[in-house]
Amino acid sequence: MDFRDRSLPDGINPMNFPAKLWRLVNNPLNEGISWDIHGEVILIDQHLFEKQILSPRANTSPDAFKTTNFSSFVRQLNLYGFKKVDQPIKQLDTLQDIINL
Amino acid sequence: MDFRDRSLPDGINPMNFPAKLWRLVNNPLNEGISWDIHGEVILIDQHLFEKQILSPRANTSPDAFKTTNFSSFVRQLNLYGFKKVDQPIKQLDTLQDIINL
DNA sequence: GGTTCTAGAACC
DNA sequence: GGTTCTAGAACC
Repeated sequence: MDFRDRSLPDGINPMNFPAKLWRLVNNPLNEGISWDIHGEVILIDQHLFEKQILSPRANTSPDAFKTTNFSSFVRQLNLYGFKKVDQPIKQLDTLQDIINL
Repeated sequence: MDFRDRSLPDGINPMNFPAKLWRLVNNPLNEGISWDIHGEVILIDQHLFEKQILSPRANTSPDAFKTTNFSSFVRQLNLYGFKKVDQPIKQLDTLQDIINL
Protein backbone atom coordinates (compact mmCIF):
# COMPACT_ATOMS: atom_id res chain seq x y z
CA MET A 1 0.00 0.00 0.00
CA ASP A 2 1.25 3.41 -0.95
CA PHE A 3 0.63 5.79 1.89
CA ARG A 4 1.32 8.72 -0.38
CA ASP A 5 -1.80 7.84 -2.38
CA ARG A 6 -4.40 10.30 -1.22
CA SER A 7 -7.21 9.26 -3.55
CA LEU A 8 -10.40 7.97 -1.99
CA PRO A 9 -11.19 4.24 -1.67
CA ASP A 10 -14.02 2.87 -3.80
CA GLY A 11 -17.45 3.04 -2.25
CA ILE A 12 -16.84 6.30 -0.40
CA ASN A 13 -19.30 9.01 -1.37
CA PRO A 14 -17.05 11.93 -2.28
CA MET A 15 -19.67 14.44 -1.17
CA ASN A 16 -20.01 13.12 2.39
CA PHE A 17 -18.25 14.56 5.41
CA PRO A 18 -15.26 12.19 5.64
CA ALA A 19 -14.36 12.71 1.99
CA LYS A 20 -14.66 16.48 2.24
CA LEU A 21 -12.52 16.45 5.37
CA TRP A 22 -9.94 14.28 3.62
CA ARG A 23 -9.63 16.70 0.72
CA LEU A 24 -9.58 19.77 2.95
CA VAL A 25 -6.80 18.48 5.16
CA ASN A 26 -4.72 17.32 2.20
CA ASN A 27 -4.92 20.68 0.46
CA PRO A 28 -1.95 22.76 1.59
CA LEU A 29 -3.80 25.91 0.54
CA ASN A 30 -6.10 25.40 3.51
CA GLU A 31 -3.93 26.86 6.25
CA GLY A 32 -6.68 26.44 8.83
CA ILE A 33 -6.56 22.63 8.67
CA SER A 34 -3.51 20.41 8.21
CA TRP A 35 -1.78 17.22 9.31
CA ASP A 36 0.52 17.15 12.28
CA ILE A 37 4.13 16.28 11.56
CA HIS A 38 3.48 12.54 11.94
CA GLY A 39 0.35 12.55 9.80
CA GLU A 40 -1.66 11.07 12.65
CA VAL A 41 -3.49 14.11 13.98
CA ILE A 42 -5.47 16.82 12.23
CA LEU A 43 -4.51 20.31 13.34
CA ILE A 44 -7.22 22.95 13.18
CA ASP A 45 -6.84 26.68 13.70
CA GLN A 46 -10.41 27.65 14.56
CA HIS A 47 -10.13 31.29 13.55
CA LEU A 48 -8.47 30.55 10.20
CA PHE A 49 -10.77 27.60 9.54
CA GLU A 50 -13.85 29.73 10.14
CA LYS A 51 -12.53 32.45 7.89
CA GLN A 52 -11.26 30.29 5.05
CA ILE A 53 -13.64 27.33 5.06
CA LEU A 54 -16.84 28.07 6.96
CA SER A 55 -17.52 31.70 6.14
CA PRO A 56 -20.25 32.31 3.55
CA ARG A 57 -17.64 34.03 1.37
CA ALA A 58 -15.65 30.81 1.15
CA ASN A 59 -18.69 28.92 -0.06
CA THR A 60 -17.49 28.67 -3.65
CA SER A 61 -15.69 25.38 -3.06
CA PRO A 62 -17.53 22.09 -3.60
CA ASP A 63 -16.02 21.04 -0.27
CA ALA A 64 -17.88 23.78 1.55
CA PHE A 65 -20.25 22.71 4.31
CA LYS A 66 -23.85 23.73 4.66
CA THR A 67 -23.07 25.09 8.10
CA THR A 68 -21.25 28.25 9.02
CA ASN A 69 -20.93 27.31 12.70
CA PHE A 70 -17.70 25.85 14.01
CA SER A 71 -19.63 23.94 16.67
CA SER A 72 -21.59 22.10 13.97
CA PHE A 73 -18.33 21.14 12.32
CA VAL A 74 -17.10 19.79 15.65
CA ARG A 75 -20.36 17.84 16.02
CA GLN A 76 -19.62 16.17 12.70
CA LEU A 77 -16.08 15.32 13.79
CA ASN A 78 -17.40 13.70 16.96
CA LEU A 79 -20.10 11.80 15.06
CA TYR A 80 -17.36 10.26 12.93
CA GLY A 81 -15.31 9.28 15.96
CA PHE A 82 -12.77 12.07 16.08
CA LYS A 83 -11.57 13.04 19.55
CA LYS A 84 -9.82 16.20 20.59
CA VAL A 85 -6.26 15.65 21.74
CA ASP A 86 -4.08 17.92 23.82
CA GLN A 87 -1.93 20.23 21.77
CA PRO A 88 1.15 18.20 20.84
CA ILE A 89 2.71 21.29 19.25
CA LYS A 90 6.22 22.18 20.33
CA GLN A 91 6.40 19.50 23.00
CA LEU A 92 8.82 17.35 21.02
CA ASP A 93 10.77 20.42 19.96
CA THR A 94 11.06 21.48 23.55
CA LEU A 95 12.20 18.02 24.56
CA GLN A 96 14.73 18.09 21.75
CA ASP A 97 15.91 21.48 22.94
CA ILE A 98 16.45 20.04 26.39
CA ILE A 99 18.33 17.05 25.02
CA ASN A 100 20.51 19.33 22.93
CA LEU A 101 21.60 21.40 25.91
CA MET B 1 -41.65 47.27 42.21
CA ASP B 2 -39.68 49.55 39.97
CA PHE B 3 -38.79 47.69 36.82
CA ARG B 4 -36.29 50.37 35.95
CA ASP B 5 -34.25 49.34 38.97
CA ARG B 6 -31.43 47.28 37.56
CA SER B 7 -29.56 46.66 40.80
CA LEU B 8 -29.13 43.09 41.94
CA PRO B 9 -31.36 41.49 44.58
CA ASP B 10 -29.78 40.67 47.93
CA GLY B 11 -28.22 37.25 48.16
CA ILE B 12 -27.04 37.16 44.57
CA ASN B 13 -23.31 36.70 44.28
CA PRO B 14 -22.26 39.52 41.97
CA MET B 15 -19.38 37.50 40.57
CA ASN B 16 -21.48 34.56 39.40
CA PHE B 17 -22.72 34.05 35.88
CA PRO B 18 -26.27 35.45 36.18
CA ALA B 19 -25.04 38.69 37.74
CA LYS B 20 -22.32 39.15 35.14
CA LEU B 21 -24.84 38.50 32.38
CA TRP B 22 -27.23 41.02 33.96
CA ARG B 23 -24.60 43.76 33.98
CA LEU B 24 -23.37 42.95 30.50
CA VAL B 25 -26.80 43.09 28.91
CA ASN B 26 -27.72 46.29 30.75
CA ASN B 27 -24.58 48.10 29.63
CA PRO B 28 -25.37 49.89 26.35
CA LEU B 29 -21.65 50.01 25.58
CA ASN B 30 -21.77 46.25 24.97
CA GLU B 31 -23.12 46.25 21.44
CA GLY B 32 -22.77 42.48 21.18
CA ILE B 33 -25.42 41.81 23.83
CA SER B 34 -28.64 43.74 24.45
CA TRP B 35 -32.32 43.49 25.27
CA ASP B 36 -34.92 43.05 22.58
CA ILE B 37 -37.44 45.85 22.24
CA HIS B 38 -39.80 44.30 24.80
CA GLY B 39 -37.06 43.59 27.33
CA GLU B 40 -37.95 39.93 27.35
CA VAL B 41 -35.27 38.42 25.15
CA ILE B 42 -31.51 38.84 25.17
CA LEU B 43 -30.10 39.53 21.72
CA ILE B 44 -26.57 38.35 21.06
CA ASP B 45 -24.39 39.10 18.06
CA GLN B 46 -21.91 36.24 18.25
CA HIS B 47 -19.16 37.93 16.28
CA LEU B 48 -19.36 41.20 18.21
CA PHE B 49 -19.77 39.39 21.52
CA GLU B 50 -16.66 37.30 20.90
CA LYS B 51 -14.69 40.37 19.92
CA GLN B 52 -15.85 42.71 22.67
CA ILE B 53 -16.48 40.37 25.61
CA LEU B 54 -14.78 37.01 25.15
CA SER B 55 -11.52 37.91 23.45
CA PRO B 56 -8.44 37.90 25.69
CA ARG B 57 -7.97 41.60 24.86
CA ALA B 58 -11.34 42.39 26.44
CA ASN B 59 -10.34 40.68 29.65
CA THR B 60 -9.83 43.89 31.57
CA SER B 61 -13.44 44.02 32.76
CA PRO B 62 -14.39 42.37 36.06
CA ASP B 63 -17.34 40.95 34.12
CA ALA B 64 -15.03 39.01 31.84
CA PHE B 65 -15.42 35.24 31.77
CA LYS B 66 -12.66 32.71 32.25
CA THR B 67 -13.54 31.22 28.89
CA THR B 68 -12.80 32.57 25.47
CA ASN B 69 -15.08 30.09 23.69
CA PHE B 70 -18.55 31.13 22.64
CA SER B 71 -19.75 27.54 23.03
CA SER B 72 -18.78 27.59 26.71
CA PHE B 73 -20.79 30.79 27.15
CA VAL B 74 -23.77 29.07 25.51
CA ARG B 75 -23.29 26.10 27.87
CA GLN B 76 -23.62 28.51 30.78
CA LEU B 77 -26.76 30.05 29.31
CA ASN B 78 -28.33 26.60 28.97
CA LEU B 79 -27.29 25.58 32.47
CA TYR B 80 -29.18 28.61 33.80
CA GLY B 81 -32.28 27.75 31.79
CA PHE B 82 -31.92 30.06 28.82
CA LYS B 83 -33.31 28.75 25.54
CA LYS B 84 -32.57 29.97 22.05
CA VAL B 85 -35.55 31.55 20.34
CA ASP B 86 -36.10 32.17 16.65
CA GLN B 87 -35.05 35.60 15.53
CA PRO B 88 -38.02 37.88 16.29
CA ILE B 89 -36.29 40.78 14.54
CA LYS B 90 -38.31 42.61 11.92
CA GLN B 91 -41.28 40.27 12.10
CA LEU B 92 -43.45 42.81 13.88
CA ASP B 93 -42.21 45.57 11.61
CA THR B 94 -43.13 43.54 8.59
CA LEU B 95 -46.56 42.82 9.99
CA GLN B 96 -46.97 46.53 10.70
CA ASP B 97 -45.92 47.30 7.16
CA ILE B 98 -48.60 44.96 5.86
CA ILE B 99 -51.26 46.51 8.10
CA ASN B 100 -50.25 49.97 6.97
CA LEU B 101 -50.65 49.15 3.30
C1' DG C 1 -19.28 27.37 40.32
C1' DG C 2 -17.18 27.39 35.60
C1' DT C 3 -15.16 25.19 31.54
C1' DT C 4 -14.43 21.67 28.18
C1' DC C 5 -15.47 17.90 25.24
C1' DT C 6 -18.82 14.80 23.51
C1' DA C 7 -23.42 12.93 22.72
C1' DG C 8 -28.66 12.88 22.45
C1' DA C 9 -32.49 14.26 20.14
C1' DA C 10 -35.20 16.74 17.02
C1' DC C 11 -35.39 18.74 12.87
C1' DC C 12 -34.17 19.68 7.97
C1' DG D 1 -26.72 12.44 5.86
C1' DG D 2 -26.13 17.13 7.97
C1' DT D 3 -27.31 20.79 11.23
C1' DT D 4 -28.90 22.80 15.40
C1' DC D 5 -29.78 23.23 20.21
C1' DT D 6 -29.25 21.40 24.67
C1' DA D 7 -27.46 18.30 28.22
C1' DG D 8 -24.24 14.83 30.47
C1' DA D 9 -20.06 14.06 32.44
C1' DA D 10 -15.48 14.83 33.73
C1' DC D 11 -12.37 17.98 35.03
C1' DC D 12 -10.56 22.36 36.98
